[in-house]
Amino acid sequence: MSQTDTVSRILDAAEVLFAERGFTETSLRTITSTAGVNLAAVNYHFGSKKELIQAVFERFLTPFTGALEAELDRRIASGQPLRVEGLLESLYRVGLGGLRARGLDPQRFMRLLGLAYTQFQGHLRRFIVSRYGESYRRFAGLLAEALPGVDPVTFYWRLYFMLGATIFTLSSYDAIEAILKEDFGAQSSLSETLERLVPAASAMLKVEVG
Amino acid sequence: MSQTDTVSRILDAAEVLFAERGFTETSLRTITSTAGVNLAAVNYHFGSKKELIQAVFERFLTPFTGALEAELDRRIASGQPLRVEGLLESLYRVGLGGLRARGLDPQRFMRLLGLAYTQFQGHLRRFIVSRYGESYRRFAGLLAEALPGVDPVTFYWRLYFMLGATIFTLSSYDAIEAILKEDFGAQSSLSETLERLVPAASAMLKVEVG
DNA sequence: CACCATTTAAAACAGCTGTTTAACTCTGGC
DNA sequence: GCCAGAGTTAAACAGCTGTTTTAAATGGTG
Repeated sequence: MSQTDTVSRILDAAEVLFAERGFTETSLRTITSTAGVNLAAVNYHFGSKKELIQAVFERFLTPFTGALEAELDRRIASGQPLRVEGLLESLYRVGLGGLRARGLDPQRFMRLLGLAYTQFQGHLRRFIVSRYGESYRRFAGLLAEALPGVDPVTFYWRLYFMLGATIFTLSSYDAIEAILKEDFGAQSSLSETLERLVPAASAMLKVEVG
Repeated sequence: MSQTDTVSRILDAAEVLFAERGFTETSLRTITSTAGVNLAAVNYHFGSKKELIQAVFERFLTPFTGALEAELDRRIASGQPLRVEGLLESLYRVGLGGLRARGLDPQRFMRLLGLAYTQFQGHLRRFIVSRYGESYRRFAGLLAEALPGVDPVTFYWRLYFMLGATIFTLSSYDAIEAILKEDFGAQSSLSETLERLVPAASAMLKVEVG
């Protein structure tokens, strides 16, 4: 088994298991046995469990932020003024299609992103901010420009409201979808949900209080 | 030390520690030593760690849902038609003031509620749904009545968007507040944030797509 | 073919986990 | 004043955790 094989087999297994059970609840032994590699391979290739967690996020976030930056470049190059709906569509389309094109599961990505915010892994938050904070700030800045009437503090609170609605909903997508299917018999897809999320989140960002 | 003393000392310590670090990351030894009681007291009084976790939630949720039900009764008895903003205000006012009046910390409540949704404690989700699902359905039903133009499936998705925005934001309230203070020097309070949340969430629930 | 660094393997490490046991202390009722 | 039962205590339990060690195997290069 070549090195890259072992490394990516570990990442594959860790990604699935972390998304299913969380970080603390997933042991290295579970990861290595489902990956079919030796226990010591994790510490050999990644150094520690913490660094494995970071590597899992890196494999998701690097393509994601790369595709997002490219999409933003494209929108700006088009010359048209940036609108809230368009920016959110960009974000979601990249999160959905951009990851899928690279063979990554967008729902798993959302679950992991949700975990990164709510689980108590200080190192992970620091890692993400230092590595991908620049892309985040760029997106937030463009969104703020598209909302000239909203004062900065209100804007940032609403940005967190929007992130909360997105991350929370999508990371529990399977559970919510199952409930709605049982109660209404309504089958829905992830892209349908994002189509509902764009106008809802836009309205939340834009509302004028009087 | 009387029994009630030991029981409530354990609950106090567990509540703080769970909210700070999560369930798996908090050991019974940490809980009992900060509570100043013997390790075996948890298993003696609660049976197991799982049941301790449920007891912590029970102490929060029973007063919360009780106060919410009373508030809804009051609103209905007033005879005025129920509006979205009013219902959200009821929810938040009860979560803030109702808990505080009982000596419970609303921010800790929100952190714990966030954990209940994102941590992988199947028993906890089942416990909460079976115990407090009725109140949840009542509130959701009244909110749906206040939104006659929104079809049921869309309504439920938006309800989850709203819950996500609320739980996510308030459970990370301290962190977000610290960032905004550093960037804008803007001191803000929990009740101010809820005042921002009411119109934002209402707009999200009400928006008409065209 | 032989060399050597890279990679894998099995085993052991110390430390922590939730839970249980058995002995002990205390308190309320007779 | 005593005794049953509730409450507390320290100790031990078995099992799991991330990490390290030591040795064997592998695979590309001279």
